[in-house]
Amino acid sequence: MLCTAHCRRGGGYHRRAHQLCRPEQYQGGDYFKRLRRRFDTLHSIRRNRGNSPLQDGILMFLENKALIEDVLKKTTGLADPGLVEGGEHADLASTAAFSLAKTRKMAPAAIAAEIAGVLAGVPELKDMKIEAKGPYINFIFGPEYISTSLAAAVRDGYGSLPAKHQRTVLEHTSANPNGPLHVGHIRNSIIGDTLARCFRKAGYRLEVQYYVNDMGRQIAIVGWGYTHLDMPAGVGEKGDHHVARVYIAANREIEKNPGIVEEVDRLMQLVEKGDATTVKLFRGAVSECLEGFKVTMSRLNVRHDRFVWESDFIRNGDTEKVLAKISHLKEAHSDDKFWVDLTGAGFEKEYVLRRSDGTSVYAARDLAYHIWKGRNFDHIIDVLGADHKLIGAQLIATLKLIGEKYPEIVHFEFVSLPEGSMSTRAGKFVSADELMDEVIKQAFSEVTVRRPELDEDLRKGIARSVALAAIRYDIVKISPEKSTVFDWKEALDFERQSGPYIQYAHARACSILDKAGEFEEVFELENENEITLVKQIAKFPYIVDAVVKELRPHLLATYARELADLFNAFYHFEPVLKAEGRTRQARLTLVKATQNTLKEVLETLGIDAVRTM
RNA sequence: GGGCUUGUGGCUUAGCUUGGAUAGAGCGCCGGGCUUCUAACCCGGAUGUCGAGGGUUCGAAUCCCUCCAGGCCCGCCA
Repeated sequence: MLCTAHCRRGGGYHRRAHQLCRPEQYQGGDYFKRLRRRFDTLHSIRRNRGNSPLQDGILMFLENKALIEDVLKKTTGLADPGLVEGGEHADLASTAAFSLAKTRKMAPAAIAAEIAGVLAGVPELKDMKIEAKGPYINFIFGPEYISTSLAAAVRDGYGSLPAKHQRTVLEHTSANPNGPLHVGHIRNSIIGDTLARCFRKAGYRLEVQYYVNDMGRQIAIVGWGYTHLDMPAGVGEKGDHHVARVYIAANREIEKNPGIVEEVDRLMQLVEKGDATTVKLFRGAVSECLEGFKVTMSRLNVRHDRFVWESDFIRNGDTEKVLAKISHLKEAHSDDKFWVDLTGAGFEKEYVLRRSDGTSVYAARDLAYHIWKGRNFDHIIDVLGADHKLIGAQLIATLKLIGEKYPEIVHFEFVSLPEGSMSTRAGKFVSADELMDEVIKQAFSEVTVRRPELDEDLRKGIARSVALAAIRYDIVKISPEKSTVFDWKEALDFERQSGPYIQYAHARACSILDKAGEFEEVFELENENEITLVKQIAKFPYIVDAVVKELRPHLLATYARELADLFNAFYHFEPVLKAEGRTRQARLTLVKATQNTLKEVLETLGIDAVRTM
């Protein structure tokens, strides 16, 4: 088979979703156990905060958690004090009493009561209500927590974590430039872009890169098509769609006449040698496609800082250098081809880096690329399709052998169509552009029904924002290790557990604030709906931290939905504008805090926080 | 065949790395709510052998083993 439509950083033509592949992974499968928290946020928070007092309570949930953990460890002598989410019972809870029951030969409930009694006297915990409920020790945060959280949440940029000095490079999308981005590729883009936004929110210095595969077989096929098929771009046709037409047609020709494969091979050799005409041919086709990608990604609010071209690592000699370095390893073997024996790392297959005809393979250039990244950045993160799990692990193993930095890889599973796998080569895919167009159309008609009084341009603008929200949220809300089947009905649904649902909560809050006019902020809340809401607001920085630590952007999606849910409940039961005195002021403050948090969350999700819809 | 991975109500899905209090949510279904801050909303109801079976544990959707089913990878492609 000539070309299996493997997009390097796969978008997907299969089913199945994603997973997280850490360097420690691969053999064993129990890599989760070995997961290391590389970004020790808490330490850096403390470092950065220095002597300054708890200035704005920005990180109070995180700090309260750490504080309770510390105190519990000292009180119980346990290495793991069993701190868990308190659910409906509390903000946090400890199950330490269970662990102590055997050694102390006491009933868990009695132990819990005893510990709770001790903790109640600890000065640092004076703002918390600490009580034993059966075997559980419950921690319920008090008024000071609520007011400092509320005060923090009304400020600009709420949720940002202290700046860190480490530099991180994050690569995502990197689809082969042989046709438009489709609904599989943009899973990569959206996971990657959301992660990037979270890293920046978490204070990291970040560069986002797109690795351009400009010397693959697919591109050679496109190049062959350019020179042998008379298929100019149509009027107004986007470059990426044009390239796809040529690619599909060229593949049909190859099916009819397999002899063409030799011509394609020749083009690949020429481009590696640096033959000027062929290089120009490839570069032209790739650029045309890339221009189309950029338009699509910009519509999706996805941005790269740098496009790195694969062929540059041939031209600048880096590929040769890494091959030379590897050749000194005892694992290196040179027969007619050049390969590395990775059996020591658990891989049986020969890891081939140079063909017998002397040309390099993809893996060799990828090594050169990663070495370059490792020498310019402290952390490397790649977002790759699940089809790259093996090659990613081999890459990591080899980088370890030569003592270079290796990436953390976020894998995501594939998006398929109801009728089966997507395939650029076969022309079987739903392009991201088509998806955008359809969703915008649907959004426009919804806006028009709901807000007929708004002028058309305004409705169009809202429709674009709503469509973007629907698409990005639909994708990011699913955990990456889950495969999905693309569904038009779901894509066009703007209710509940959707991006527009969250935008709507934000717009409602804006509407109240617009009507309220000036008011004095009051940071005291009393009833349950208010307190539940502010406690959710207070968790935002903690969620940002969790996303970058665990590389799981869908946590933010879940958080956003829960925040909108709680605001809607508050909205429904607690009148704001009609309330009076301090209650009105306090509720307005809470609405402002919610609005501000929703805005920050939406922006971190790459979604427009529209003020009206 | 080997490695990796997924399996939670009719459908979609959270929770699983760090085991704990009656497994959360949306769609769909049934019943309510717009003279009241935007109904892209809210409230109530029905719906679950957490793929199956073992094991560890005071306690398992979560950890371990076996099995079943789907998927991905296993190229001198990228």
